[in-house]
Amino acid sequence: MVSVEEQLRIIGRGVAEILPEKEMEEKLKKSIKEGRPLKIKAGFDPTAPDIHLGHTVLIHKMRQFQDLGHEIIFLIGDFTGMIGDPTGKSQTRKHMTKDEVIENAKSYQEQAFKILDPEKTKIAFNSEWLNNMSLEDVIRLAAKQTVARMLERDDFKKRYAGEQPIGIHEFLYPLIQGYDSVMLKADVELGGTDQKFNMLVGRELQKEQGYEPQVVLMMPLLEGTDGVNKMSKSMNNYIGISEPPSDIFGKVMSISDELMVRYYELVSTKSIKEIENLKNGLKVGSLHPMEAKKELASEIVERYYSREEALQARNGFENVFRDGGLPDEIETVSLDVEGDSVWLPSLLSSLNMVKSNSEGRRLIKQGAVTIDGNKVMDDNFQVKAGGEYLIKAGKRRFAKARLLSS
RNA sequence: GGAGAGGUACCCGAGUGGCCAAAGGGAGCAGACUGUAAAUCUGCCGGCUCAGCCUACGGAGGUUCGAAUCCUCCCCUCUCCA
Repeated sequence: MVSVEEQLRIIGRGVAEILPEKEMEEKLKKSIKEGRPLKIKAGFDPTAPDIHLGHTVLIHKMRQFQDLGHEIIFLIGDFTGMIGDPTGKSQTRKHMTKDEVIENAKSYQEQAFKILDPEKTKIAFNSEWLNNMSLEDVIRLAAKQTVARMLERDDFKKRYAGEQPIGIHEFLYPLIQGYDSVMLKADVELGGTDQKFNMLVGRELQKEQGYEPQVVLMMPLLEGTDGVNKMSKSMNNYIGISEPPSDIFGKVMSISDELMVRYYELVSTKSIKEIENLKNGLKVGSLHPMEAKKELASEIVERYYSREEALQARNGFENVFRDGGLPDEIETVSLDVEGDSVWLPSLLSSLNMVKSNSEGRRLIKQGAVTIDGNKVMDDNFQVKAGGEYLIKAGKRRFAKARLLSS
């Protein structure tokens, strides 16, 4: 068994906070002494069928616990998902049906198992115990917390101060999440820093039930590709792990250098030592940041696809952006043309390269559009039918169009 | 139930009868510079074959030559009182 010190080092990688840190150490000691693995709980709301890199931060941490021989519990908040947690400022999410939740949960697991060992992962659904709660049970649970205490939670406090609505059911979420910990007898709960309050409620509820309270381990929220906001679909700064390899690769390449180091820490399987070396190399200049980034991008693509596709993505990237070439696979679209030519902005929309003719017009005026390598600046340009053209709009939009006159 | 404050474009947020397709910021897009990094600079940033027209300031009506701005009703949020 790995020593407590070593375990702490591995567990501590990239974490934002462990509360209380001492208890973590004690639990590890006890676990070694008694030869009993710790129960590590991490909950997932199956509302997001498209998992992005941000979601995987936790999963990587779970993997590290798993490798140390602990028991990880992948808790699927199917019950919670059906009700819809309106955390933050997002409007009330629409309620999902049981089938949708199960469907989402399945795809979630599938993705998670690209990181976790399925054999050693316990999956739990919170509907198992939450479905059977009576209103009386719920009220009793609710009685364990006060409104004032709830308002201590940062986002509630902010919304309250900012005159934003807070639904009463939102107060129930921390309680429910805490109740999950009670039911699972969790030793450790993993979550993002935004889960701090909820996870601490878990501690309180466990204590109340006479259980040893869980240690709360918080992972930082991964910043999105913009480097500022947390990765989320709504901010459109995410890297979805089921996106095409070339997209994943490209998006990783577009992150800032500082962010790259963070990504290495949080979503790479490289060891702490390897990352140290890498940082050092960057510092003394023996390693070009771009190289390091390509390496990271490759690792990520390889994890969700294959080594081969990672290589392909890398080659494709280098070809297009370093050598100014064209992507290998540009789909050729055949279009019927009325008359003997098409208006270029309209062609761009037909090819889905722009959202509207107006946008096409703008791009042209800005000198972003080329046809067969020739820049077109005239927004009234007509493209003749009967030929095949390579059209480029901006740096990353390519299309081949075959225009058939009808 | 009563009193008050609000609802403006993807987000934040100005605008209180015409000069408003609506300031400013952020995001986004394009161009320059690069390593598709960051930073910076410039332009664009509702739609429409575009010096013009159409649609838009919570919703529906109304006043007016003219409304995001004024009036009526409705919907939604917040605060205080009960």
